[in-house]
Amino acid sequence: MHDNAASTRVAAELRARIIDGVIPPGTRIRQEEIAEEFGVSRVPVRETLRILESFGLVTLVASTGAWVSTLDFDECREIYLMRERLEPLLLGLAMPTHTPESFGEFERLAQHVEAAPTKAEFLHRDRDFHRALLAGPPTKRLRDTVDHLWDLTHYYRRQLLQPEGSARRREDIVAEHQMILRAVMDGDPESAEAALAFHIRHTRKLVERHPEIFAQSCEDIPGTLPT
Amino acid sequence: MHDNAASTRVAAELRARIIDGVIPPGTRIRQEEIAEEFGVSRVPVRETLRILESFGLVTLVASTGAWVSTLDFDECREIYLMRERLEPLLLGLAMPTHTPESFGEFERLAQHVEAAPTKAEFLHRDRDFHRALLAGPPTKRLRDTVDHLWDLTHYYRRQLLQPEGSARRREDIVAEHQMILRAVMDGDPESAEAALAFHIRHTRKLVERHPEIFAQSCEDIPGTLPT
DNA sequence: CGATGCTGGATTGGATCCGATATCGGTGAT
DNA sequence: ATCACCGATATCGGATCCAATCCAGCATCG
Repeated sequence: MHDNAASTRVAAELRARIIDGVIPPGTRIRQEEIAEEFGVSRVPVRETLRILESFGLVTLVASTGAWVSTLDFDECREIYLMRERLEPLLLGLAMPTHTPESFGEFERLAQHVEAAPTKAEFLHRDRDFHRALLAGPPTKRLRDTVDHLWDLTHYYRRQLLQPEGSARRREDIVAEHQMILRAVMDGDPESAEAALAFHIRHTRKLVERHPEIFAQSCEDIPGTLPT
Repeated sequence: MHDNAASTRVAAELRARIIDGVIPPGTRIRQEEIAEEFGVSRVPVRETLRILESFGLVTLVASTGAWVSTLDFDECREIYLMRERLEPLLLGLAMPTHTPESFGEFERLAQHVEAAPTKAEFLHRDRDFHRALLAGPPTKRLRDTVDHLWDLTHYYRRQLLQPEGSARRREDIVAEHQMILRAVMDGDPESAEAALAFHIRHTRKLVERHPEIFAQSCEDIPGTLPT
């Protein structure tokens, strides 16, 4: 009984490409191209674009076109601030649903993060770890919101692992995961929430030290009228 | 250069009707009806429904239909928990942008709330007051998220003012607004955030004392298969 | 030489038409 | 009498066609 509609299928695939950086921020999206590639007409593609626009992944300009949304420095910071508040909340709601079996799974995922061979793989496994921690309670809106916030920053998170010193950053992340995990396994929600907030805050601080990530590189972004 | 597309026009109008309760939760939405009423074809209506679905206002079932989303007790509670975390954050970001002139506007809006003649008017003015407090910083995602959370609960907020004791509730709200306002005008962000969190939390507690609001009244809601 | 106005092509937005699917009522068998 | 099966109809999802809009390049003029 799943939604097999073309618009949601295309939306899911486009989302994946956007957050993986296959279609980088600022790229124009032409309806016809997408339609042809997926073997559908432009009608479901337009629904797709409306969906992605609602999530903030795509920016539509009336009668003009669609672009993969770009984040500037302040927007990215804003999203991290939101995550700092929302994810601890979700973790607090999730913890009562965790069991000793899930603890084992968490540890496995944490080690999986540590052993990631590539940066892209590291990012995916990191997200898997976080998703597992926050799984459990049927809080649809909260989880969806958190997911969307991750989506919006995923591209820039990869950029953040590019520069030198990323090895050090990886170590920090792994260590912070251990701190969160220990609090979770101790059944101590307050510590777990604090550790998670610290973890996100730490990443935000890193973002704030690397504003060069947000240099406008791609061509014509609408909304930039040079006088 | 505004988006004058039919889909966004229709989406805005449908949103207004849904949150005002003109189309109550659980009602089925037929594409043809909407299309005919707005003088458009079903294509932009379908885009509209996808948009509203992304915001959680409408629930789509593949090849079956669209319904105005209903909230159950837990979902409503969840949304209030999110607001408790997000709105203080936004207030903290907004306060540095406030000026003595905005203070005057806040006081005017607060009195406007107190003087509301009807329950519906009270709700709208209450929202205007909150929106004004949170206005200022160009934090699009955060503000949009907060707006959507208000949208999702607006209908049930009205239900909450129906039962006896709502006069007492109104007095509480007005008093809490004064507390928030005083902290804001004192330029004390921590107190302001705490007062706002308390205000939202207070409303959540009220919701939790009135689970009867969420009794499934409307007919066929999909997803409920009675074995 | 630079600025401005115009025109053709590309692209989006919308309407109509067609096929697919679910729902609902009726019919028959147990 | 109840349940299973089955067809008619309403409704949805998608494709194709047409109109409206925007953009780029070129010509024209100051």
